[in-house]
Amino acid sequence: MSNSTPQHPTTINRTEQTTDSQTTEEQQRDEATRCPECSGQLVTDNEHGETVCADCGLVVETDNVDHGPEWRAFDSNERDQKSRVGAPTTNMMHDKGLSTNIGWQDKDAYGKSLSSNQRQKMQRLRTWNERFRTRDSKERNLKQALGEIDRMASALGLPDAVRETASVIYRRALDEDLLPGRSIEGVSTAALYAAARQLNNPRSLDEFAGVSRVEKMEMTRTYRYIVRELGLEVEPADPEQYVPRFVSRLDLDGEVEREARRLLRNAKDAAITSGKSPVGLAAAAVYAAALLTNQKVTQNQVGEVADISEVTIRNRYKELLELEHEDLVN
DNA sequence: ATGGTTTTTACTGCGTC
DNA sequence: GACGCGGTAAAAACCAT
Repeated sequence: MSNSTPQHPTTINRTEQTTDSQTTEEQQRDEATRCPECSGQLVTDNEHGETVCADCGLVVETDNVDHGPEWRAFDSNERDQKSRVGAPTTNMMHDKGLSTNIGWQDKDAYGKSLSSNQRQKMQRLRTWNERFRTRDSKERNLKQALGEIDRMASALGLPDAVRETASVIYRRALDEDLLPGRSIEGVSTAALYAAARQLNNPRSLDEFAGVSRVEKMEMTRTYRYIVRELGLEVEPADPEQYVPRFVSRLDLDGEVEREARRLLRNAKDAAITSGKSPVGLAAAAVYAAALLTNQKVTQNQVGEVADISEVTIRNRYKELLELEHEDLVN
């Protein structure tokens, strides 16, 4: 980490087409890594627990906390031997990644190769171990569901945290015997949908319908069912959470996003949002914001990316702009 | 099942490029 | 004439009861 050559500040290859918000963020980040005396680049020296300036040598910080292991290893072999932790557990694997695995190398504990007799025995053990590991029907069920969740999450570009949560929800549904009578795909989809909303990363039902093997009707039915049975707390989706995605898909800039958020917050205060579809609201706000910042998008384009009819956009954005007028009057 | 609300579909007229 | 936009009526979808 500290042995690489110090990075001197350069401004040569920084492109100028970045937006305001980005440059200010960058400046703030730079501020933290710059020497207060000569504004040279700061370097962390983990060996001595100090942060020093690479140019003038000023020690800016002492007694840094070393988060690394307390032992030292000089090659990968030694690292394996001295390390006392294994892989993290994860809910994304049906047994949380904790089950026994029999190594594939035909070596004994001392690293010596096994006799052909022993090798065959090990092969049989591996086979059986694998069978026992997934023997239970529930476990098999879970394995399939988690595969399904993973597939859909990838297709929708949902982060790992959402998959984890979806896995937990599915596991609970399984434990409470909510599965009989319902398809694995249906419950998987519902779990992922719920997880996405809980973690403020909502995708619309239509988007799910696009990647799930299940009909929309079954999806909603199953979703409602598991939410009720599991007592999940799912907040109504906040329109603002759709804004960034719509903005980026329409190639609009940050100004539009800020404006759209402001409009939505106004609308929320004026309580004209209840009962209306959050997606439609978000789409209308994006359209209105683009209009207010003189950037051209058509209602059609917005409707396209949001999967919302133009009429709905019209109705919503009319309301949003009316609010705007009232604010100007007052 | 039913009624009330919201969204969608389909159609129309207006103005602009 | 195609396109974007605004409006309307009727159908469809949704939701709570």
